[in-house]
Amino acid sequence: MSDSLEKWKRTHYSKEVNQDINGETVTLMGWIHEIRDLGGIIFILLRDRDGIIQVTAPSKKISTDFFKEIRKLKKEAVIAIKGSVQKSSKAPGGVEIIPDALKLLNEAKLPLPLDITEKVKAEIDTRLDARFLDLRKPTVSAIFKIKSRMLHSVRLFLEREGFIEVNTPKLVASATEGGTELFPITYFEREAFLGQSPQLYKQMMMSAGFDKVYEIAPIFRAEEHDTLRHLNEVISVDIEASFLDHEDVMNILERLVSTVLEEVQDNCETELKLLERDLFVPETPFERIDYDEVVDIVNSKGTLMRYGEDLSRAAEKAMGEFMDGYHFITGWPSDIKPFYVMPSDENPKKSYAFDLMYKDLEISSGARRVHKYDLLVERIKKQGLNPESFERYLAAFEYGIPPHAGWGLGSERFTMCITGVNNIRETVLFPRDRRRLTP
RNA sequence: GCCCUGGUGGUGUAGGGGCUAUCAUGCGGGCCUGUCGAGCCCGCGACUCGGGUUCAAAUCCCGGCCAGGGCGCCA
Repeated sequence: MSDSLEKWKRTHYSKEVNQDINGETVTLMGWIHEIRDLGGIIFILLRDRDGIIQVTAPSKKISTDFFKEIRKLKKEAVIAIKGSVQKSSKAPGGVEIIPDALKLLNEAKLPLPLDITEKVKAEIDTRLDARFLDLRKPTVSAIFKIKSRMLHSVRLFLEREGFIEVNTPKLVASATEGGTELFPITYFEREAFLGQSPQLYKQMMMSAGFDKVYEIAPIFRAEEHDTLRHLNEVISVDIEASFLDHEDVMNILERLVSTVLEEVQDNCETELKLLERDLFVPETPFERIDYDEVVDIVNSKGTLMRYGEDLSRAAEKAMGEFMDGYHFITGWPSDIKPFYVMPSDENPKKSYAFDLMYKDLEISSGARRVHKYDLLVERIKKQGLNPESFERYLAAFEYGIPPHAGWGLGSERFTMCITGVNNIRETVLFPRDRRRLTP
């Protein structure tokens, strides 16, 4: 029994083994998920990326030496198995592999730090400490297969809509957008920061004449939050589009959400089933509720909310009970939105900003942007910031920038909506939160 | 950062001033030819750390660290 692949090549994944190839010789590679040694017959559950297949070794059908080799195998060892596909009503899934040859490619240290078969559940902290093992669980990897498909669908959709993918810097100089929530780093002899949003760069691309851009990239926030919905490093899906207003980009967003959900539903059947998740594809347009109305609804539910405040957690929950699917909150007060958000023409106290909510979770926020230099400077000052710190950014507004609008969508929060997991840490391979910086 | 609750074998738990510290899973050994949460027998393995109270602390008290839940923060 060799520990080297030599000339062996995988011919099938477990999910490709079915009754149609009964009698064929196949080579499978993966991990030993479980072993059931009944004495005269040994069952090995072989797990690969796409599923689990049973390898059945009856002592009567194989040589004594080979049978002894199989008996020595341990959990989570990496093996390659060459064998024939055998139709059997007694096998899970109706097929099993009768082995002819085996390679033990690597062994696993025992006992394992957590139970991959999930007979005994582990806590999230234990799981994240041994994340590479945790990710071997089919229910855990399913979340990432769905996230992958979601991001793929997002790209397909935005490309169809005429967006150009861009990459903007994550090492930035300015802490003036609100200082405390940026992570400071050493940049040679200077101080720099990790970018909290591609916002200003996206807008500069509007001045550059790219018309429609998107970026899917990490953003970093140094807030000390410690909740099931926040992380300090997440992947943001950001778009910005010229000659469009807030209504136009809301329309793009709702069609994107609906299209992505449909494509995930069509392409991730196995994963959704593993997660026991019934997806529904929402109709567009999504319902829009004005901020004024939100204040009334929240107060009518017995939760205090003053006009001009952002939604507290209690207010979000009250709204989540009132509106259970995807919906927009529009008409936000200008004062609680960033300086680059365009105030409303009719009533400058209100703005053209919107949030996309799923139940009580905010998954995206966007707006029509200020594209006039003077107004932008005025709003920067009004929010207590220094226009000089934005010099390089503001220059883009002095040489002809079109009216534009955009949004940012939290990819992890969107993944939570799709998969139904309630802890955002579940949606990141190696999450970064207040306490966790490893692995 | 605040409030509440907790930290017991590798994992998940029961217990709660003195007795061999409970159970499941796991791991090691044995039996077993259709398992699919396999079964049966034998064995192994634990009280978060520091200080205090006490004849005696895993248990009570104080503090640290960490976790779970809730909140705050989230231009």
